[in-house]
Amino acid sequence: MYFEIEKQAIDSINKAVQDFDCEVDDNFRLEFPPNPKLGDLASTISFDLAKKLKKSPNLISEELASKIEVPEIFEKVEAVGPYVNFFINYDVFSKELLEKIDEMYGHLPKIDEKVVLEHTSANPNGPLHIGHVRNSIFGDSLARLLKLSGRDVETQYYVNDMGRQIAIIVLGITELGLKIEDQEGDKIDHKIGRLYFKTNEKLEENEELNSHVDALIKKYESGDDPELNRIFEDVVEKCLSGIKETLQRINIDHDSFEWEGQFIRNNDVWDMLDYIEEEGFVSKGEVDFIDLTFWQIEKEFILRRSDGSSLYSTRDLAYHRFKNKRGDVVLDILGSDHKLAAKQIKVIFEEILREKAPEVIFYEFITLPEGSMSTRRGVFISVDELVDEAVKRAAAEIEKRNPNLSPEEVLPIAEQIGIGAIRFFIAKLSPEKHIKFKWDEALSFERGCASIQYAHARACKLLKKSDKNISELTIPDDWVPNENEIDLVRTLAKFPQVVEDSANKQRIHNITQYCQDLANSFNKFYKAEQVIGSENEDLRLILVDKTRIVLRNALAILGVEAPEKM
RNA sequence: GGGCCCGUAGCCUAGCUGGAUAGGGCGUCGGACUUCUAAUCCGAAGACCCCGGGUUCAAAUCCCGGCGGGUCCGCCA
Repeated sequence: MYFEIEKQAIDSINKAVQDFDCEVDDNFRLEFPPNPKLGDLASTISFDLAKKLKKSPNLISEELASKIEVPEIFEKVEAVGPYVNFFINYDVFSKELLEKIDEMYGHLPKIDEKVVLEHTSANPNGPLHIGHVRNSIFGDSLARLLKLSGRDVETQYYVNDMGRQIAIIVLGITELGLKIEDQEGDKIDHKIGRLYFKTNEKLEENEELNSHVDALIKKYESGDDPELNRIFEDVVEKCLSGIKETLQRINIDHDSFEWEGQFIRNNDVWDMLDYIEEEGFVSKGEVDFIDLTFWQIEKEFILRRSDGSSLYSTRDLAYHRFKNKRGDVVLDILGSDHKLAAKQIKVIFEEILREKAPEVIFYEFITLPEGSMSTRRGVFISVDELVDEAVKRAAAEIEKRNPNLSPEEVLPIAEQIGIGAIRFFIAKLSPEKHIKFKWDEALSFERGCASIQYAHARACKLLKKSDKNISELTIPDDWVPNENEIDLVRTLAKFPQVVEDSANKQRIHNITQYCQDLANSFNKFYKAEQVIGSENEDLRLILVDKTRIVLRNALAILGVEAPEKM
């Protein structure tokens, strides 16, 4: 609906521009003015025309506005300074829009594009901590957004089973006699994290053990010892099961888990290495490496250790070739500490392997007030702790407001609110901002996510209270919406545009702002206008129902559930 | 030392391919619950957009130089 009237406006501008005897790009979009008093849609075309015609944009806008044949859905077109602004006729538009909004509102037409999106991919050497969760939440929300925008999306978790970290854990088990089940912690991934921490302590006391770790890495890579393979795989499986449980609780799942070991076992890594060597890019010293100085990268890219084994980076190359075969766009979500590595990979793909390089979205770290987190040092706040605390606080809040609810009723709502608060807190910040984690900022129930969920619950409550069947109601033709109704309709109308915009920019924080705006519009409407019992009851019920749908669909992009009561 | 990112009201933040009075939120102050649940609403105060230059009709936005914070520069991942 929004796109249709935008097109009408653009066509009317292009038609009027023909009178100007001036070539100008007719493929442009409109924007939202900063304030609805200035109009509903704005064109900046006068800036382009001004350069070519050497006249002031304000004059051009005046002239243009007077020449535009105003399409019926608009009330008027005005020059506001250098802008040409369109004012929607809400007497006509409101009814049309509401009739168009259904459960699928916001789902954009299919785009022929397959995206392989890798996110989280935390090492299976301990539980997910609040540093990892930024990757997960951003990645999952982006996947949801891209799907909504019509793309085909496959999410992957890259499982690092061959890294030094896992070998350290295996060392703890096979040589130091540590057992996973003896470690402290409620969940298996926490137990493994403890074991990893303890083994690292031993490693610091006795540096000789490092050579044992090297040997384990080499042996697992060779695959010759079935018993050892089983131990490695067992550790990874177990840790991963704990991680999956955590992710599932915060509404995140992956389409596939790709073990890095597969690229060794199926020879992809070695075939690729042969190819790079044949092309003459491999330099040999104590290690095999690619010299990238020609492409202004000082740091060489190492392909093999001196003992002949591969590295994470080597296997990652093979993994990215694998992803390239599976999608048109390969998207990685990575911490900004991977920037150099990503730059190297880009050059290797484009210049040496001659394939498309992955697109990478970087995020800055979440640190604790006392410093950065580390699984190795055992310094971190786990996602499980964070979620438990959030749910606990949400439950207390619900009980305070609804003393008559039973614990069985409180718990599921507390989960929705607690998890919503966490996901919203992460999603609302642009990824390049560094976060210093503070409990009270992360778990706010005033405004933030809870107030949006509350708006949804209010809408549900109202619909439930009415004994009418919403699907049978109709909007009268002579409905003249008042200010609060117009404001709500305007916000509802923007949703598809917000989805399209955010998906193109690969940004999710715009969605959080939209959720906030819509909740604000609805709460204002709710406060000011009687629904049940008013003479406009039917159409207001419809308006409430449509708002409910859009709130739910918008929150769904963020992986946040919309409770029906709270 | 070099590379990259960030620096917007007391606090968190949007805007950064230059263009409308810099948009939200928290907190503060004042008002609104016998009303479809106040996790709400209405109103107010609060910004040398880190500093200094430059480009431009126009700079929070682009360029140069500082300052402050983060991060990378491992035969770790």
